[in-house]
Amino acid sequence: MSPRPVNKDEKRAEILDAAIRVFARAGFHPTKIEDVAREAGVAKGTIYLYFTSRDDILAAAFERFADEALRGVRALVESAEPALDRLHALVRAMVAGATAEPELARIVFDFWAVRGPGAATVDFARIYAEHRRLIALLLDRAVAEGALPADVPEQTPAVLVGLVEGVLLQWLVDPARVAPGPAADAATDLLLAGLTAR
Amino acid sequence: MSPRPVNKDEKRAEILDAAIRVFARAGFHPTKIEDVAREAGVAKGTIYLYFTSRDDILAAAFERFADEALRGVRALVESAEPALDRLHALVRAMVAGATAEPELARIVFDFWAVRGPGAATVDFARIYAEHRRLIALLLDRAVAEGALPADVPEQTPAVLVGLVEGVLLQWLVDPARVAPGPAADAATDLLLAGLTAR
Amino acid sequence: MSPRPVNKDEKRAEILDAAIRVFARAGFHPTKIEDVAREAGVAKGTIYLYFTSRDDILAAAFERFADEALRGVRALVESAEPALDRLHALVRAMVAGATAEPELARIVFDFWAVRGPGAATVDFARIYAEHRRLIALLLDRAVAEGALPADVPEQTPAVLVGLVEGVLLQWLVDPARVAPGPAADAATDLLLAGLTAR
Amino acid sequence: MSPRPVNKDEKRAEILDAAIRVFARAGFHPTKIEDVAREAGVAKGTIYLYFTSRDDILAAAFERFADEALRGVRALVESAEPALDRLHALVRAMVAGATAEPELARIVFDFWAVRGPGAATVDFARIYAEHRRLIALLLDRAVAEGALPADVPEQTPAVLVGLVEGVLLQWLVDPARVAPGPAADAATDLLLAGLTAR
DNA sequence: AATGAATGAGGGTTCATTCAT
DNA sequence: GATGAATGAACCCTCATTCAT
Repeated sequence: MSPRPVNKDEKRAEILDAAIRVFARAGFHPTKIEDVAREAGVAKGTIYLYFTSRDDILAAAFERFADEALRGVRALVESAEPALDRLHALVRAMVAGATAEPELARIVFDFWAVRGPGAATVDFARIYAEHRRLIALLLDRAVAEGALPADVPEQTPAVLVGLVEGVLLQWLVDPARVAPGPAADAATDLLLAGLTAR
Repeated sequence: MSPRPVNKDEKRAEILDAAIRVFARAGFHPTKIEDVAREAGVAKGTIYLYFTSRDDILAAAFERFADEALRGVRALVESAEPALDRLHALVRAMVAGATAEPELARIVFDFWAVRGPGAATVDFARIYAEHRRLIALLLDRAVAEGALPADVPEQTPAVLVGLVEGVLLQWLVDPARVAPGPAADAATDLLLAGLTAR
Repeated sequence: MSPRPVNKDEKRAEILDAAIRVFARAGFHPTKIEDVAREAGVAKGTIYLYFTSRDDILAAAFERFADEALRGVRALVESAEPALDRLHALVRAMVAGATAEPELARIVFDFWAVRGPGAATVDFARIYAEHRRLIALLLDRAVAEGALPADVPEQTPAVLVGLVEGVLLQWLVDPARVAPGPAADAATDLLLAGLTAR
Repeated sequence: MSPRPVNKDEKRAEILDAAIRVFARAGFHPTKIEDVAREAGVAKGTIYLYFTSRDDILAAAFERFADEALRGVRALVESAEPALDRLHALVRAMVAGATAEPELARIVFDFWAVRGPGAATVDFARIYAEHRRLIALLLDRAVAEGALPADVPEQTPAVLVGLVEGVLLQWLVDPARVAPGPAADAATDLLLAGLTAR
C-alpha cells in the first residue's frame, strides 16, 4: 500500500558508496560500522538491513571497486584504434584511475590485507587475470597489425600489469618522489622498444 | 634461575621472530597477542616487557623485515661483477627472497594496510627509495662501463622496482598463473634491450 | 478495501492464534515479533495495532490458553454423571488436552518462566485455584452421593491437580518413558481407593 | 612461578553460585552477564574465563542444581530404615528441598523454558528418570519386606514423582493457598493406602 | 624477570518499537 | 488500517593491557 520510493538496490549502493568513502579515508580495519552509518546518514541498525555483516560490506566494496576498474579498461580495449595505441591508452587509464583518487587507490591495500577465517572473499586473482587477458589480446592484435614481431614472450602481459601496479605502489607510498604517469609511459615505451629490438 | 644467557635484546628478537611467523601464517589483523605469546613460548604479559603495544610489534616486525630485505640487496650491489650482471642478480634476488617464503611475503600486505591514528609507523617510502637508489647506482655504473647508452631515463629505477613488485603481487594473488622469476627476468631483459635500442 | 469483514477483535484473535502456534513450535523467548507477523501473514507494524508490546502478546496468549483449558473442564463438571465419574472424566480431559498437542502444552513452561520488571502478568494461581475448586466440588458431591466417606482431607484437590500436572511434566520431558494417561488413571484410582480404604 | 591460590575450579564454582543466586532472584532470561559478574564481584570479562557463553552458565547451573538434588535423595534411599519409611522420608526431602529456598526452586521454570537452537542442554529427563528409579527400588523393597502387596502398578513411581512436583508447582504459584508438606504427606499416605487396599 | 588472572572499554549484531507513507 | 524501513538502546563477547604475586 506504500510503494515507498526508496529502491532497495539504490539504498544499498548509497551505503556502499559511503562505506567506500570511509574506507578510503581511514582504512577498512579501523573503520567501525558506526562510522559507515554516520557517513551514510543512517543509523547503525540500518546497515544490517542491506548487508549481513561488516565483512559483507568489504566484499561488496571490493566487487564494486573491481567492476568499475574493469569496466573502464574494457571499453578502451574495444575501441577502433591501432592495438599499440590502445595498449598505451590502457596503461594511461590504469594510472589515471588510481591517481585521480589516491585515497580510493589506497583501499586495495586493505583488500589485500583481509585474511582470517570467515573473512570476506576478495578475488584479486580474477581482476589481474582479466587485465592480463585484455593485454594479451592487444598484443596479439599488434602482432597481427605488424606493429610487433611475432614472438612476444608469454610473460609480457603479466609484466605490463605488474609494471603499472608496481609503479603505482611506489607512488602511493611516496607520492613526492614517484610520478606514476611518466614512469608508466616510459616503461611501456621501453618494453615495446625492447620487444621490437630483438 | 634462567639457564640460557638470553639478554634483553635476544629475547626481544626471539619474540619478534615468533610474531613474524604468526603474522606470516595468519596475517596481522587476526593475530592476537595471545597467539604471539604462544608461538614465542612465553606468557602474554611477557610480551609487554619487550614491546609497548601490539602495534609496536608490527612496527618492529616491519623494521626487521625491511632491514633483512635491504641487507641482501646491498651486498649484491657491492660485489665486483659488471654492473648489468649485478642488476640482473639484484632482480633475481628480490624475486627469490619473496618466493622462498610466500607466507612471509604476504606480510607486506598487512604492513601496507596499517593505518589509523596511533597505528604503527611503517616506512615503505624509505625502502623503495633505497631500492631505487641502488638501482640508479648500478645503471650509472653500467653507463660508465659502456653497457648502456648515456641517456637512461630517470624513471628507470622506479620502473624496475615496480616491475618486480608488480609481478610478485600477481604471483602472490594467483600463484598458479604467474611465474615471477621468468617474468621478472624477461621483463628486465626487455627493458634493458629497450634502453639500448633507442 | 478490505474484502474480509474482519473486525478488530477477530483480527486480534487471528494474530494471537498465530503467536500461540509459533510459541508452541519454538518457545516464547526465541520468538521474534517478526516471526509472529510472518505466521499471522501481516506486517510487523500491524502487530502493534493489536498489542501494545511483545509481552502483551504473551499475556494474551496465556489468557486465551487458560480460558480454553478451563472452559473444557467446567463443561465436564456441570454434566449430570455421578460425581466420581465426572472426576475421572475431568482427569482424563486434563491429560487429553495436553497430550493432544504436546507442543502447545510446552508453552506453559514459557509462561512459568516469565519474570522480571515489566513482564507480562501470568496468573497461574487463578487457574490452579479454579481447578482445585472444581475438584473440591466434585469430591463434595461424591460424598453427598455416598461414593466417598465424609472425611476427605482438604489437601485432596491440590493433590489431584498436582498429580496430573506432575505426570504431564514427566511426560513432556521424557515422552518415551512416561505414559500420562495410564499413569493419571492409575493414580486417581489409587487415591480414591485410598480415600475409601481408611 | 606464581602458583596463585585461586583454584580454577573453586572460582568457577563461586561464579556459578553467584549466577544461581541471580537466576533465583530475577530469572534466567532477564539476567545479563553483567548482573552475574556484579553478584560474583568480578568484571564482565572474567566470566568468560570460566564459561564459554551465557548459555554455558545456564547448563552448568542446571548440572549443579540437579546433582545437589539427586545427592540428597540418594543418601536417603541408601539408609537402613524400612523401605516405606524411606519412601516417606524421600517425599519429605523433596518437598523440604524446594520449600527451603523457594527462589531457588523457581529456577526450574527457567530451565524448562530454555529452548531454541544453540540453547543450553538441560536434561530433565535424566533427573526424573533417576527419581523414578530410586522410588521403584524402594517400592520393590517394600514389597519384599511385606509392607506392600506384590502387584504395585508400574506407573507408581511416575505417579509419586509427579505428585510431589505437581504439588510444589501449585505452591510456587500460589504459596498462600497450598501447603506442599501436608499435601505431599497426605497424598503419599493415600496412595500407599490405595496400594494396600486393592 | 615472568606470569596469567583480571579488567573493562569497545564494537558487532539483534530486535522491539516507531512512524512516514 | 497496514506497511516495513528505520531506529538505537541493549547486550554478548573479545582482547589489549595491567598488575599482584
